[in-house]
Amino acid sequence: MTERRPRADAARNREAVLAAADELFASSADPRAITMADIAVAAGVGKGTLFRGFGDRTGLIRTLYAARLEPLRRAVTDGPPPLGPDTPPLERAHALLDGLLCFKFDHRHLSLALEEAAAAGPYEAEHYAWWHGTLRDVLDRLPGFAEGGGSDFAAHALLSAVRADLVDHLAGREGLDRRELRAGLGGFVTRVLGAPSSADGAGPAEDAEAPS
Amino acid sequence: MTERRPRADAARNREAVLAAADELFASSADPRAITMADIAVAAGVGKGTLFRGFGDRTGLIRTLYAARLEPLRRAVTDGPPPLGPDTPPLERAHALLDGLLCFKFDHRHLSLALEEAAAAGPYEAEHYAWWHGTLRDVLDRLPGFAEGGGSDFAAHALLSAVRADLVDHLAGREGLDRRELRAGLGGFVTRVLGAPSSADGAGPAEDAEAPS
DNA sequence: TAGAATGCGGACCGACGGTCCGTTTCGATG
DNA sequence: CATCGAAACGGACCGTCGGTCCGCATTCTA
Repeated sequence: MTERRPRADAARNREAVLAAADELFASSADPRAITMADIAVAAGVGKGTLFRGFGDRTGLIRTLYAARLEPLRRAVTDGPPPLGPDTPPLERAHALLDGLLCFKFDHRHLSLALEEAAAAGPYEAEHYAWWHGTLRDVLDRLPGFAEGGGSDFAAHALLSAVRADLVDHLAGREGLDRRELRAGLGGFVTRVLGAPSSADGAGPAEDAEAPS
Repeated sequence: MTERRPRADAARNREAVLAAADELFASSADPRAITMADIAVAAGVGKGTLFRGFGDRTGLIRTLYAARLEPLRRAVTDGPPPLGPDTPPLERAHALLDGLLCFKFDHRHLSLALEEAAAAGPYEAEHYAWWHGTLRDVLDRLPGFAEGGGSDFAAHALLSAVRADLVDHLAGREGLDRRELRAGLGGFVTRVLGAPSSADGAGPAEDAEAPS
């Protein structure tokens, strides 16, 4: 338990690296074009600093992703409806997937970098296990999933519908905007789970967080 | 129009390379561990031959994948029900996804290699556009999709449920077998589209093709 | 069988992720 | 403020991999 505060320059460099990496990934369509040396130069540090601070490329991307995701994660674990735990299951399932879609859209290059950094897709990252567990638990509270099982696979399948490369493909290659994407996903989720009681008229309007 | 037959040794080498690559990918859990040099050695040819014949690593994997997929593709375009074009839409949608799942399961390492070879997931490969178009057309014949649209996104979402890395994760990390996977997918598809009229009692039994 | 065209193959190259270690900077201490 | 040990720095360096190149071998054609 001998916790030791990190040195001031170390903390400063860590932030500089995360900021530089965020900037670089956001500005490039292909995450593989961003090299560790690029990030080091942009952050004004040596390459060794990157690897000492984050282990390897995957570790750096995961750390950055986790930092950006944190607000959404807290909104899900502690926040008010429709994301928080006090929401009726059907509405919460919709909100979870919509929130995640928005996040992936707003940080789509970073998300893309994360998913292709890992060896076998995103499935070995801690984030994924958490999302899957959370969504499965919500589905289990739904009448349709009462006891027949299937919630485990359904959670995987629903999460796969918001995979970063799919979002990037639809947003980039096919030119869909945020609104169309959310409408498409919302329609699909409704098909799978049913319509949330509050959803009528126009599409959802929550979570208007801007990229910057 | 001056078609020229390839030289005999070239054709032989081409087959040797495809066979060697198939073998190597099938026997390794991580496709990235298979290098082009490995394949060249296993096939008994020089590295130059690989690149002349297939362009680059992605081209080789795509060619191999397309060759293995060909039977299924023909069954969908020309074959008898439940895969062929003369099948009622609801049953055909189920059969398409089940067939694709089985293929991905039986060739999961190769499929994994394909999906992580491309820059932005599988979405830029011709295969994907074909599957998506086919499935979308089938969905459009379904009452529920009559005119409301949504079939485009739904086709993407359903296909994402059989992505190679998800199949690999469920089969490998979670230890599900073919039967369980098919049951899970079948249940999900039923949730989205409804149950096919022929499905009752035990799960589907079609497409029992063995890996070797 | 001779000559041209086609394909072969492995030495070679540039780039990238990751390591190593001499040097610099921090901050606790008297 | 001066001193000193520890912590962090940074860029030269390394191994590997995808991809290229060109002198040589093999195959087809006449």
